[in-house]
Amino acid sequence: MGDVVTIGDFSRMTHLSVKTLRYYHQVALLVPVEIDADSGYRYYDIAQVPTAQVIRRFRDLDMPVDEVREVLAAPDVATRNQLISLHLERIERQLDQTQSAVTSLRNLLEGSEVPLTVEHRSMNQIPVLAIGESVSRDELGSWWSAAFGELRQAIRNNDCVVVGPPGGLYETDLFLHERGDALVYLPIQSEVNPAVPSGGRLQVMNLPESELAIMTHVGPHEDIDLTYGALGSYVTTHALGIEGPVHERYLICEFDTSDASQWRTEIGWPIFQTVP
Amino acid sequence: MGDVVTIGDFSRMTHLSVKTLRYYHQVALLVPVEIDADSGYRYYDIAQVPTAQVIRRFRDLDMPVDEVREVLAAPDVATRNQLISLHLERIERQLDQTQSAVTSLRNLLEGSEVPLTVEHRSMNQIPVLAIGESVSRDELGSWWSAAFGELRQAIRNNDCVVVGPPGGLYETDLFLHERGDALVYLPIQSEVNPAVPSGGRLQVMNLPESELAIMTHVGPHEDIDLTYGALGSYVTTHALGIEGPVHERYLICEFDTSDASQWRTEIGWPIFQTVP
DNA sequence: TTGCTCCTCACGTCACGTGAGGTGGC
DNA sequence: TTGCTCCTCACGTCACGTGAGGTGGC
Repeated sequence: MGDVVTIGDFSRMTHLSVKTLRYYHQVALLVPVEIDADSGYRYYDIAQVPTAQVIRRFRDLDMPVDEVREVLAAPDVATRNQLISLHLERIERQLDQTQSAVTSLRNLLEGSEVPLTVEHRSMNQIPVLAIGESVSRDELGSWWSAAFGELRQAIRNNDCVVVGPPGGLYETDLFLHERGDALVYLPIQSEVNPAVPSGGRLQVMNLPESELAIMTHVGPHEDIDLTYGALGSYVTTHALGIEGPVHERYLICEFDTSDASQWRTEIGWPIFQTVP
Repeated sequence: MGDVVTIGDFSRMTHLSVKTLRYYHQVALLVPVEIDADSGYRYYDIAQVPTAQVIRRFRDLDMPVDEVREVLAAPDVATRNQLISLHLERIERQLDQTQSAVTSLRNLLEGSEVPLTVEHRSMNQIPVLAIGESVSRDELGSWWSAAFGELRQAIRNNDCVVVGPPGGLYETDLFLHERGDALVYLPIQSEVNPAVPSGGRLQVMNLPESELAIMTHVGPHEDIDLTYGALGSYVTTHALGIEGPVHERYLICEFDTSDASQWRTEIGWPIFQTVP
C-alpha cells in the first residue's frame, strides 16, 4: 500500500466533491483503503486516483453507478471493453434520438400541415403468426424489434408466405400506465400451419374482428403521437370510441427502408360501428 | 370551448401517461379546462392536444418543466423562439461535451502516457487586473468566459498592455464543496493604472506571493483532472502541500487557438518552501 | 349492479447537494 | 488553544412511477 491522503486531498486530486466521494463509499463504488475506527476518517491511497478518474469519465457519460461498478469489477479486459462498448452504443443511440427530437420539434413548430383523412374499416378475422407479451413502455422499442426478428426467422424456417403487412395490437394500459399487453404479428395463409416450437412465445392465432377508425401516419415513430392526437380528436367529435387495443399496421417500415420519412403506419382506433 | 375528454382519452391521444398528466396539472404545466368539483375528475379540451405534444417534445429534449412553462407562456413568437434557440444551443453544447467525454474516455483507457515533469517556483507579487467572485462549479465555465471577456474589454478600452498569460486562483472549497471563491486575472504593467469603473467587479490588485509545485497540462480542460491527480500524487510523495488556492495559468488557451489539443495550462499547487 | 375509470395520499427512485450539529487533528 | 477538516444524520431535488385504498359513472 502506497501513500494515503485524506478525503480533502483526494477530492482536490480527482475533482470529485467530498460529498460525492462519501456517496461513492456508501454505495461501494470507491472504497477508501483505510477508515479510522475512532474518528471515521476516510483515507485514500493515491494509487486510487486513476480509478476515480475513470469513474468520473463514465459518470460524465451518465453511466449508472451500478454499471460503473460492474465495469471496474470486470475480471478481464475483454469483458470490460464489451461493457464499455455497450454503453457507448447506448450513448450513440441517445444522440440519434436527441437529434431526431430536435428535428421533430422544428417540424412541429414550423407546423407542416398534412391533410388527414380518416377511414372506417371492419377488420375481419385473419390468421397470423404472433408474439404477445406484457411489456413496459421503456422496453417496447427493443421488444418490438426482437419480436419481429423472431417472427421473420420463424417464417423463413417454415417456408411460409406472409400475405400482408406486419402489425400490432397495443392495450390501452400501455398509455394509461407504463405497462400493458402488446402483440405483434405477421399475417399468414390460412391453409398453412407453421410448426411452432412449443414452450416458445410464438403462436398461431386469429386476429379478432374489430371496427376501427383508421388514419395513416407518415414519417418516423417519434412523431406518431401527432397522428394519435388527430385521430383521437376525430373519434371524440365524429364517432363513438370504445375500449379495446389500438391497432397498428406497418405498411412501410424499417424492414422496407431506412429512410424514416418514407414510413407509413396505419393507426386503428376501436369504435362502435354506427354505419353497418 | 370545444369537446372535452377524460384523462384516459387524453392520455391515449398524446402518449403521455395518466400519472404524467396529473403531475403536469399539479405543477401547472398543463391544466385541464375543467375539474369536477365533486369527483375531482379532470377534463381536457381536445384543443389542448397540440400543446401536450409540444410539451412532450421539449421534455424528450430534457428541457426542465419550469422552462417548458416559460416557453408556452411566452407572449410572442420572437420571445418563444429565443427561448427555444437558447435551449437548442445548450443541447448542442451538451452533445459536444458528450462527444469529448467519449474521446477522453478512450484516451484514458488506451493510456497515452505523457511524461510529467514538476517544477518548484516562487511566484512574486505581480500587478493584475482581476475579477474575483464566489461561484458554483456548474457556473464556473460560463463565469470564466464572461469574466475574461470583461477583462479583455477593459484592457482594450484603457489602451493597456498585458504582460503575460491570463491566469486564475481557485479556492479549494470549489473542489471540497460545490462553491468557492474564484479569481481570474490578466497581468498588467505596474506603472499603468487602468481606470476601473467603480461599482463594477473589476479590480486592480497585486497577486500574493506564493510557493508552488507546477505541472503543465496539455489538452482540453475536460481532462485537467488527470494532471491534477498526477500533481497531487507528486506533492504528497515529494513535497509538503499547504492550504491555499490552486493557481492556473493559461499559456495557450481558447483565446489562442480553437484546437483544444494544443492548449497548455500550468497548474500550481501550493507547497511549503523546502528549498529556498 | 358489475367493473372500469378516476381520485388522493404516501412513498420510492437516482445521484448526489444542503445544511445542522458535533468531534478530531495539527 | 484556535480554526480547519472531517464525521453522521436528516432532508431536499427533479420528474415522475408504484402501489394502497377508496369513490364515481355508465
